[in-house]
Amino acid sequence: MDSARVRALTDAFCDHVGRAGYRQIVTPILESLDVFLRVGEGTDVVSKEMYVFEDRDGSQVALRPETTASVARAFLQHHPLPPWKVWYFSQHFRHEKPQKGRLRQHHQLGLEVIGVADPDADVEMIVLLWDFYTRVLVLAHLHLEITSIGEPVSRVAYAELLTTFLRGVADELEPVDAEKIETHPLRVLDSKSSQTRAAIAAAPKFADSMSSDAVAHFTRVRDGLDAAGVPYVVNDRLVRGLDYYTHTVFEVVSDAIDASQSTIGGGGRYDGLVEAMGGRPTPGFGFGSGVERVLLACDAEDVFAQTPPVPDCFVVSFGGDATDVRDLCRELQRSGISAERAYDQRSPKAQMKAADRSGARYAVLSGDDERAAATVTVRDLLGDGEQVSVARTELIDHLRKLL
RNA sequence: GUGGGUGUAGCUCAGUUGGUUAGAGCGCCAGUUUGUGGUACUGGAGGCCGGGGGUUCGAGACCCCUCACUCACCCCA
Repeated sequence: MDSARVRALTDAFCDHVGRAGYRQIVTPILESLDVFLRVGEGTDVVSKEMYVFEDRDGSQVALRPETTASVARAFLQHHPLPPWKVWYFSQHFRHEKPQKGRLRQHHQLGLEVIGVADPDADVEMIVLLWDFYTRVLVLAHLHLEITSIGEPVSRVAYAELLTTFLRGVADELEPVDAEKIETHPLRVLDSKSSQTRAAIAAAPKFADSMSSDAVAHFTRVRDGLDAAGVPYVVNDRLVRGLDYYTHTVFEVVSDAIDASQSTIGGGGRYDGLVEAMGGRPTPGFGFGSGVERVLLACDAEDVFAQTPPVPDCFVVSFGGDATDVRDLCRELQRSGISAERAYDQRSPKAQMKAADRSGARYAVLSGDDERAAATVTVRDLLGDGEQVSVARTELIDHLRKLL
């Protein structure tokens, strides 16, 4: 992973969400296992893919597979005043078989707001993410999918309804999907198989099982997105990988990524999470965006390229006592001018070659003649090699004018 | 977890049905230019041929095991 690019991405994200009042939170990489168990034992992420170890005292600890649970834990521990708005840049660990866009250690930039039930929060965060992708990164080939999964009670009732339906068409499903009927019926809806999709075309829709409150919430969210001019498609078959979601869930997919793992961001509302972890009922909303996948999307669209840094000047020293290269570099660096050098007292030619390779705009040359006259020679490396002699004491000022 | 592909020089890759000291391009180092880059020419360094075991007179090539990378399924960011 290109770390300079990740740094630039993170800085841009910090600026962007900082203007909306989100402050960074750093949570532990290692957490007690039960922090994650309480948020989704029924999910692959938690039950199959977590790196779990026994600690020295015999307790179980895990490398975090995601960050929302840690944020909820931190909320319970420190009791910040709601609305608590935080962003994070976290590495996550999942023991999966790696492929393009899916790594065992990946990074996410994410946002969480805890203590707000207002659908405006849903809208604000989705818009923030959409604007980050489309305005800050200037990605163009994206689409936003959104749906509501309502409250847990109606969700459970719907799951039963759906299971009954699926049992009736089990024979027509792709075998791998048929196996999910009893364990993850909702996941069958999200199948990539055309055979399965055809068989479930007439499946009951959750929209028909939603409470009036859930409908009202979702309507407010859609109205907000419409007003903000954010395009979206309602995908009532959208399924999230973590159990704690309620009401609004969404996903942003890149249409430019040439791989099967093309979801670059996703999230939703999790009104039951804080309570499930032992706190008072507290609403929340958040999303995570996969850094590696976002960069894949940027590559595919040829945007957000970062050019490697180049030094302002390269100091070349030769002759009898070439140790002044050390002093020159430090002097320049202390004045805010980036300066690099070669080592091992290499030949003038070799040093010049290194200067060229560094991409520096200027070479600062010092040899016996310069030292005797208390001057240095400044050579323009990008033009046709014009050289000027400058008094040693004037070097900093001279370079500042040039740069 | 299930399948497919690939591992040879720093990088990208050749290596003929198993046969002698394993090659190329680029890059790197040096020289042509005793204090000057980008071009050109000349020379040079650099490889437990991913690891282990086996077959064979002989293995980079064949067989088995293993590891890593990679693509898809699954899953997800």
